[in-house]
Amino acid sequence: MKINGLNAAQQEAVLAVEGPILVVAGAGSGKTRVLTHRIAHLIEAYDIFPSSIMAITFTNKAANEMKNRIESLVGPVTSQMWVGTFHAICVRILRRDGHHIGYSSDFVIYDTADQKALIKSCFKALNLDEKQTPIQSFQYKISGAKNDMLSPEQYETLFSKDFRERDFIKLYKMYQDRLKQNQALDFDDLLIKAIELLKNTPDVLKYYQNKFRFIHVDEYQDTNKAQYTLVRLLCAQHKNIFVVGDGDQSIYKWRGADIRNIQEFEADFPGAKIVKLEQNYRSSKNILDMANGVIKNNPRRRDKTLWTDADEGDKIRYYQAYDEKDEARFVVGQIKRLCKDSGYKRSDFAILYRTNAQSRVLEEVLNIEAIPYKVVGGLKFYERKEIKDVIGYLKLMVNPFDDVSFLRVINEPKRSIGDKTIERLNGYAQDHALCLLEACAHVDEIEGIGGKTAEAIKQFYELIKSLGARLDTEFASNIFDELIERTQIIAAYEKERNDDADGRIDNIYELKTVIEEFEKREDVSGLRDFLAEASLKSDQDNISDQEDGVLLMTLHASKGLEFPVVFLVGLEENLFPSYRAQDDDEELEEERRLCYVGITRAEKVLYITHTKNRNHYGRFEPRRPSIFLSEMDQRLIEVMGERPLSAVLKENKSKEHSFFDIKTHKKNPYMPASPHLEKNTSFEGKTFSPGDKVMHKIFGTGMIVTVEKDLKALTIVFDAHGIKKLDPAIAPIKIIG
DNA sequence: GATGCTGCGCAGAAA
DNA sequence: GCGCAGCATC
Repeated sequence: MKINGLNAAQQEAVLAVEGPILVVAGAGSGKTRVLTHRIAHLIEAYDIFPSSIMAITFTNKAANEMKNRIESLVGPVTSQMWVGTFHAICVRILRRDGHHIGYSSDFVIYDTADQKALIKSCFKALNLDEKQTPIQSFQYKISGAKNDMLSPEQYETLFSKDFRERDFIKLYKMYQDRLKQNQALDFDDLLIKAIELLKNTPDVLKYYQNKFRFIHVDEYQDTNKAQYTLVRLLCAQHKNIFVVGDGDQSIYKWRGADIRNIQEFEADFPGAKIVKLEQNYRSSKNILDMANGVIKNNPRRRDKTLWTDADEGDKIRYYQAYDEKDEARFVVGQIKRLCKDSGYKRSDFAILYRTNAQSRVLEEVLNIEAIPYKVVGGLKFYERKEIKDVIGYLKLMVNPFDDVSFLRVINEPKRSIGDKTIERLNGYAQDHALCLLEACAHVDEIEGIGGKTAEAIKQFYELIKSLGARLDTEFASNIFDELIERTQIIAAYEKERNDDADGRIDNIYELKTVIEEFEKREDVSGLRDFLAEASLKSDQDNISDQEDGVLLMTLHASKGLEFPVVFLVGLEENLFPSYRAQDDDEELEEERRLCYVGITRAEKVLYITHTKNRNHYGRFEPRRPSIFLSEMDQRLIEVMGERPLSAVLKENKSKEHSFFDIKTHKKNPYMPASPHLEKNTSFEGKTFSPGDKVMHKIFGTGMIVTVEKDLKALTIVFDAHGIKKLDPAIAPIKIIG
């Protein structure tokens, strides 16, 4: 293997073999190259067994890429290596050894939808009101607690004094009990239970600690407490831990990522070696300068400046659109022009946005112009109803304890089994400590279920049992065929006779193809593995190199990818940065890192756009340019369309009290440094802030859009009377929320 | 028990 | 502008 294709810093990282190593790798600095060469070097120069190497990546796609690149360096050695995401690696550990903590190897994985269904059933049992506490808020809380590694019991000890937490504590407990009963694990559990297993069974811990002499972690800046704990446990014996990350690209704080993991690496792992990769091989100089200019506005960061040998390249192209339609037309127009004039392929383009909802208009225009595209994320294949239904059947066959899947499919397609029947089944199951499927075997003993309904239940039970019994001996695709035949699930859609149903039928056939493909692979076995893989698919995993289409995705989904031409759209206040960053410096810094990630995805051409107006909740609203635009170096920008960015920014400033200026980032000497803070203004104990809903005696309901200095006037948009400017001292208004 | 309609709440990012 | 929950109706 050749080391000499690498620069000095890269070589230093690759050649450091033993002990803890942190590679601070800026965007596009060749970290995958370093990781793959390092692993190849271990195998080739030190005769390390591939089976003692683990590499944890952020997506399955990255894992596969890494395997391929290692094999192209040293041949087919990766089948014995453990390369995968945190979740996939935990599944592997739990399948093998989960029985030590009470999980059979047939456990199923609950995705967010399954999780929601389970929480819902707990809500019912606990008599909680969905309207008072939305299920989703508890869903986030459970995930948050698990990311911080708090069990229901630990959570209770910490918060039992707070009466507002009482419902949640009860719910969290019940949720966790039911997961166990169902032999199911949610995403966060995969980590938590793997850690629990290692901590509670010394022999198992020793086995893995012994086995893995070299452990690698990619995107280390985005690890959370649980992931960090797992890594520490695994590498405790050999202490050969090699992590790669970039604090400036930490964008997952909201799902528990703890940036301190990378900041305190040296303290956590004494004797750590640090290597910085600062040469960028991806982007033109202008793009890199633009990125550096934005990220340097973050006060707390390891100082690091990416540089490049590359040419300046094109200027950053800037366009202010009238509204989101205009923005989309501009983007698509540029794509068409570049394809025609500059020889770009459609797959050279990526359109990046802050929120998934922004994809709709872009898709509409791409459709009109007949340009093929692919949206990454959004409604995923495995989240579609018909797919979840079929998968639900398969899950139930593998694991009869899975009540969530049972409830999902018992009346799908319609078997005339409604709420009443389910309630009775459930009552019987609870009384006799059975799972719902087993309760079906006793349907004759259950009062109130008889005739046609009882018959349907018996048939359902027989179906699951008989197919389930053949899982280990027959091809999954055969079982799949029989399932479709006996449930008549496709036949039911055929009866509907509409496009929607036709699409669903296609999807079910597509699922069959996927299963058949899966069966051909050698590195996996059986339906269990298939189901786990299906649950753990990430958005990025679905990006195919084959298709020639424009890619649309969120900035988050774009992490780790690169494209010749990038469009960064919707650079507007309260969209990007998100409105949630308004009063929160840390959030704003994370948004800025997200902006940095977006800019550094571009290799040759970068476009930035924003709109003057945008439809939001179906309402046409004025927009203000993003603070990030004002942080960009104007000399790097080329204006497309008529108005220069400097004029747009200046204009925005001068209209301080206008309708177009709901909130300004102006520095106020009486407030902390954040330009994002704006204090409410108060009047005789009343406070008024933009965004407040008000009730006026004559004009009815409306919303405050601006509050003038010293509360001289309020601009309010009334639902029925339009815009009014009123004096809060005399106007008959009150805040209604 | 199935089906179709209406209105509310909403959209911050995800394995 | 969309999807889901709840309700009315068959």
